[in-house]
Amino acid sequence: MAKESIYDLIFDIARHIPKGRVTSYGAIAKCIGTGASARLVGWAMHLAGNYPDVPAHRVVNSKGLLTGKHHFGGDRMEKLLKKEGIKVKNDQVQQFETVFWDPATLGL
DNA sequence: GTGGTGACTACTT
DNA sequence: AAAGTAGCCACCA
Repeated sequence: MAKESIYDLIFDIARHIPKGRVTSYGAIAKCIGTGASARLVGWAMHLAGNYPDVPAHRVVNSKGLLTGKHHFGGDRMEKLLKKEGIKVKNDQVQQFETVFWDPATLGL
């Protein structure tokens, strides 16, 4: 049985992000219940490095900006997003509202 | 047990 | 409108 820490929840949500879609830290934060601590989500993504199943590259900030791409290893995040079919320009997701995926879609 | 940090968000000036 | 500050929670040393 998993401890189901808040990170596990975040990872679980991130893992359920459909291909070609992205989500924001605040959306996940709210979904897990923290709501006010979007920072934890960002931190969780840091730990996500240990979780290859967690597409942290699909998680961006509220503006659709690839804030964490620097931690991914340069343009790796942008490249991955483009590979997924997401248009990224200047570290910003194009059609962000179109590719935006809400964790509530899971059927919360 | 305490202190510092972190890939954010929202409000205020 | 833009810029700055404050708030928040959990992990690591």
